[in-house]
Order: sequence, then C-alpha cells, then structure tokens
Amino acid sequence: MTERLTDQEQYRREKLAKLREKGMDPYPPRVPRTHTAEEAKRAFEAAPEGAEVRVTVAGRLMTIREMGKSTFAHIEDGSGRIQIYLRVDRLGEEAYDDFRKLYDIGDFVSVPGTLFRTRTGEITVLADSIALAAKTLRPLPDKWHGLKDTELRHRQRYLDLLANPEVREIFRVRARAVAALRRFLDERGFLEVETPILQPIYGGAAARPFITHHNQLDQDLYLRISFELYLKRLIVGGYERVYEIGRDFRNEGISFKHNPEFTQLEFYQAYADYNDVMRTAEEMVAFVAREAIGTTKITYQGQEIDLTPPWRRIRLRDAILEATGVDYEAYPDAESLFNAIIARGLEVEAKSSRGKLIDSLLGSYVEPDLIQPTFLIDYPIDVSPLAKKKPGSETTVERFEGFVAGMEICNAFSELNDPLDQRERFLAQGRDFAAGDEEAHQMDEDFITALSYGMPPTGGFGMGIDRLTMLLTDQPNIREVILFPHMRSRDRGSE
RNA sequence: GGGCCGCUAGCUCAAUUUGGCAGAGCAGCUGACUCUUAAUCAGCGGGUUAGAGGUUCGAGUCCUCUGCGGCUCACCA
Repeated sequence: MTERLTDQEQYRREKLAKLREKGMDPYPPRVPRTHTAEEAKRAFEAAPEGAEVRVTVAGRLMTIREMGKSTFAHIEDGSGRIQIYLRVDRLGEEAYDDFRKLYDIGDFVSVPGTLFRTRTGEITVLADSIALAAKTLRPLPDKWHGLKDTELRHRQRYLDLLANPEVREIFRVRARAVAALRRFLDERGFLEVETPILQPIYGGAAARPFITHHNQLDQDLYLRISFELYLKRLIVGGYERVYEIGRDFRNEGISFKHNPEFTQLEFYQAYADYNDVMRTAEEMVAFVAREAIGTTKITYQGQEIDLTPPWRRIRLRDAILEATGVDYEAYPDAESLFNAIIARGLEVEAKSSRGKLIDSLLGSYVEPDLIQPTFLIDYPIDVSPLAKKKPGSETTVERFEGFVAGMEICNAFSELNDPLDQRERFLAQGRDFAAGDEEAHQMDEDFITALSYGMPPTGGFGMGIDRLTMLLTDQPNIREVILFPHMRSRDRGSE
C-alpha cells in the first residue's frame, strides 16, 4: 500500500530527506521569534531615522522571488505579512544555496535580521540567516486565485483559511460577536450556565432529534434541540437571569440557513415579559453589531439594513392580513382557515393544524419581505406550547419572533409558568405526535414537576448565532460562518 | 427526499455548443538574473477528464448507473 504522490510531493519528500542528511531538523521543537510581522513593521516605524532595528520574525513562506544571488520572499504569520530579503553575501554560499534548493512556498521559517525600507518603500527584513521551522509536504492553493472550490474549502477549511484572508476575517467577526453577547448579558447581571447536551427527553423546540445511547446505563439519550426546559428549571431554582451559548442539534434538512448543529443563545429573565425581552433583544443585536463590525448599518446581499433600535413591531395577524388579505382571527378552526386561504388562491399544506397554516402563511408570504428588522408579535397557541396565553385569549400567546433580511433570527415569549396549563399543552402536543407530527413535544413530567414548585413570571429568548453572523459578515450561506460545516462522508471504497 | 446544474494537472480555468492529437496561467523541475513584489527570461515535466458501464471507427464531449458538491423546493431555526 504505497502512497501515490504527485511530482510536487515527491520533490518535497526528497528535500526533506536532504535536509535530514545535512543534519537539519525539518521539524524543530522551537525556533526564535522576537516580533510578529506587524510588530516588526511598527518597531521600524517607531525607531529613529537610520537606527538599526533587529528582529527575528517567523511565519509561512507565501511567495518567493529569486533573482540569482538575492531573493525576496514574503512570510505570513497570525498578524499579517512581511517581506524578507536574502542575499548570498550575508547568508554565505552554502546557506543561500540550501534555501534555494530545499525550501518551498508553504514552509515555516524563522528569520533574524535588520529592518530596512526597499526602493518601493516596503519595510523588509534583511536576513542574517534563515532557519526552517516546519517543512510542508504539499503545495499550497494558488497564490493569486486562492482556493475557490466550495467542497474543498469546507472539507479542508485550513486550506481555505490560509489561502483566503477574507475567510479568516469572518470568524474573527463571529468571535467578536459572541464575546459582545457575553459582555452585554454579563453587564446586565445574567449568569452564564451550562446545561445537558445529552438529554433523556428532548424539548423546547419543534424538531426531530439525534439519538444516542449510554452503554453502561443502557439508556437512549437525545442530543438537545434547545436549552429551554433546563434554563427554566434554573429560574425555578432562584437564579433570576441566566443564559447559555452553545450547540443545538436538529435532525432536519440542510439548507443555506440550516446546519444539523448550530449555535444558539438563550436567556431567561424573571419578572420580564415579552415586551421587556423585545427591547433587550434589539439593544443587544445593535450592541453586538457595533462591537463586532463597528456599525449598526449593514449591507446584506446588496440590501441596506439598519439594525438601530427601535425595530418595527407588527402583530402577526396584521402582517399576514396585509400580505395575504386573510384575517386568521376570523377563522377559529383549521378547516375554515384552510378554505379561506384556498379561496384567495394561496398555497399551503393541506391537513395542517390552524397554527401550522398560519405559520405556513408567515413563511411563504410575510417572512421573505421582512428585510428591515421586524418583530412579529402574538402567535397562535398550538405552535407555541411553552408560551403564556395573552390575557383574555384562548388562542393567542405572548410570543414574538425577530426577522432580518427575510430570515428569522430570534424567538421569544412570556414563559408559560402554569404547571397545569403546561401539562395540557404537552398532552395536546402528544395528540399531534400520535397524529404523525414527529416534531411535536413529548410530555416532560420532570419539567412539569419543576414548574409546580413555582416559577416567577419570566421572559425567555433564543437567537441563532450563525444567522446573526451571516448578517454581520454579509454571507449568503450558513456554511460560510461555521468553521467545519456538516459534509457528507466521501466514499473511499477503492483506497 | 424531489428538481436543476456541476466535477478536466497540486490550485484557478479552457477544450463540451457541432464527438476527431487534453491546453493555459500559477505552482513544480533545470538554467540565467544582487531592490523584487502576480518578479522577469529560456527550457522541461506533470492527466484513470469523479467512478463504473454503454453507444461509436473514435468519447472530456452522447446515453445509463453510482459518488460528491452547488442551487432550489419541501421540513426546520
């Protein structure tokens, strides 16, 4: 079983062998480095005119321009790029020759030298010597075009990152956004917590789960589809403000805005209702945008979007009425609503519950046009089994969803804290499940028990971090903001 | 899961329309060159055209199946 090597890989293996023959370690445990590329340039600029500035920089060789007895090259490190200049009269014949014959683009090197400015004004390290920090055995992607193949970019994200600087920036923005979320919530007295990912009963959202198994306990477990039911238990326990940022797993289709595992923020605040949460949500998103990209005015796929609060608020009923002419409150059951929808020539799934019909109208006729940030308010009860009813209503709950660029980014409600009502809601969900709705909630007795010890009036909130990052980085696909998005396994049967 | 589109050298792309020698740039190798920066100049090597099968005198190109990817619809956040 010999590896099939390309000609370029073979040349690099031969160079590796020659380096070892010459007693040079191609993978030394450490190399000297005094400055990053950026630090070196700043040090030169800060130094008095004509002063000698000595540095040792280290990084990956990205370009090599050889001109006989001297060579220019660029190395790249975590801070950026810096040019190095190698001359035979400084390195000596043998070292210079070794560099030319045994080093490749992609290799990591360490270079001590003095800084100078070239004729064209570029700050450059005039090398005293050069040492290998790590040998590279495969050629890098095209230095000019980068790596474009989407499949390779995602399967080998490291190549994408090293070849495409703009991709590196996306994940810096993402990290700043997450840090800003934590700062925002921490400053308001929220406690960051961690709750189980492996759950005996999944809940808190309408989705199909991934199933796994604990061997010793011989117990099936589910990867969580939300954090909700555990975070509310913590409100019962006496924490008044909690949040969690982590991964949810949903066994559903993959699309430009869906990945099987995705990152969610949920927070719960005692003595807040959904109106309080709405104000917090718009402030929080604006804060995160300012911290992560320096502005609340973003361009997403060519559309100018202003995240500055306050966001537009409109009742779901009014939004659907505006877009479709259907006033769902005039139709108290699924059949009459379905007939009204069909009568207007609109398309929805038949045999749906009333709530699902409304949700379907929302998804098809309202959501795509919600470009500027918008809160849709007051949802039908049968698609909101964990939300509190509006006072005086049996069919509507205190719930809102936030939309930006035609995409749902958050979901929140005044939390249902009536344990008996909650039990009834679970029972209704159980009937939906029996009727074939695989995403309906299961009865969760332990959660009901928690509620029956008393939970104060509470507002809860959930937001997709990936989608938020898509907005902040102007990316049209969720895979572009997830470092290692889910990919189908490659068939390697012949190897 | 359905529909449509795609897969050619390490990378970026031609050649596919109309079946007729599989090409270029970068990268690589050899040589020249002591301020270059997509360095330049001369020469050279590199391909199971995603895989399997079929049609044909002849297939990267047409047909079938499979794999993977992209877009899209459905479901979902």
